[in-house]
Amino acid sequence: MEYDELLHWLLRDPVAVAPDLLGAVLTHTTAEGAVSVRLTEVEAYRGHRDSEHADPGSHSYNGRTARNEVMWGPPGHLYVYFTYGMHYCANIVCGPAGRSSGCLLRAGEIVEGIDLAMARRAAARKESELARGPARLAQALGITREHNGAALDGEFRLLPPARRAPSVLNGPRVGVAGAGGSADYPWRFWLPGEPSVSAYRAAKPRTRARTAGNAVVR
DNA sequence: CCCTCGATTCTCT
DNA sequence: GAGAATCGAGGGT
Repeated sequence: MEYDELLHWLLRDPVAVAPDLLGAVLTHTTAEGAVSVRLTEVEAYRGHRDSEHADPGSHSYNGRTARNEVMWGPPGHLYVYFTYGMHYCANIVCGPAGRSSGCLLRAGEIVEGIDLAMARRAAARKESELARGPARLAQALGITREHNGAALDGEFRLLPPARRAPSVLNGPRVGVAGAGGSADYPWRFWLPGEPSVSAYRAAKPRTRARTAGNAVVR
């Protein structure tokens, strides 16, 4: 698929793009080799507060910031963010520029470069754990902050599925606090019967109090 | 399988 | 200053 054809395919609402991404293959090629993942679970994040359909779960809900800058650009690029002090997660920006929408890549099956993916994912004990969860998927593909904004026409390539998945399940997004994590936003999409699909986890509020037990307070 | 909890630093208010 | 679109270890069922 040509890049401009891919862009046209991505130039839609993330809630429409997300289920269509299931079965797509994302490849990252580096000097170490190529790793490809067949996507089995994604989440849609839609626009910002001023758009027609606000999404309180989106990183861009409160407007443009340094972190979410890439989301405001054209589709066909990776939006990579750093979270919990140690993990990276990747989105595919979709929709027209200025809309700030994207699809979080939550899980997939490694279909190429398993040895390299295993080497990057030392903690994984089974192949099904290589890309089960967004930070694991990013690690298996070797995605870090330097790839924020990368276009899908170079070291990264996205091959949409030949045909739309015949069966797609959906439900609330994982780990999203507040209204965005409610059943009103059932924008997590996954393929049934896939061992790589991550276990659902509701957002769990963490407060300073819960972690202050061994914090050095001065 | 399940659950709870600590790690670690960036981001935005 | 507080919380984060998470993971992995450890212990129980």
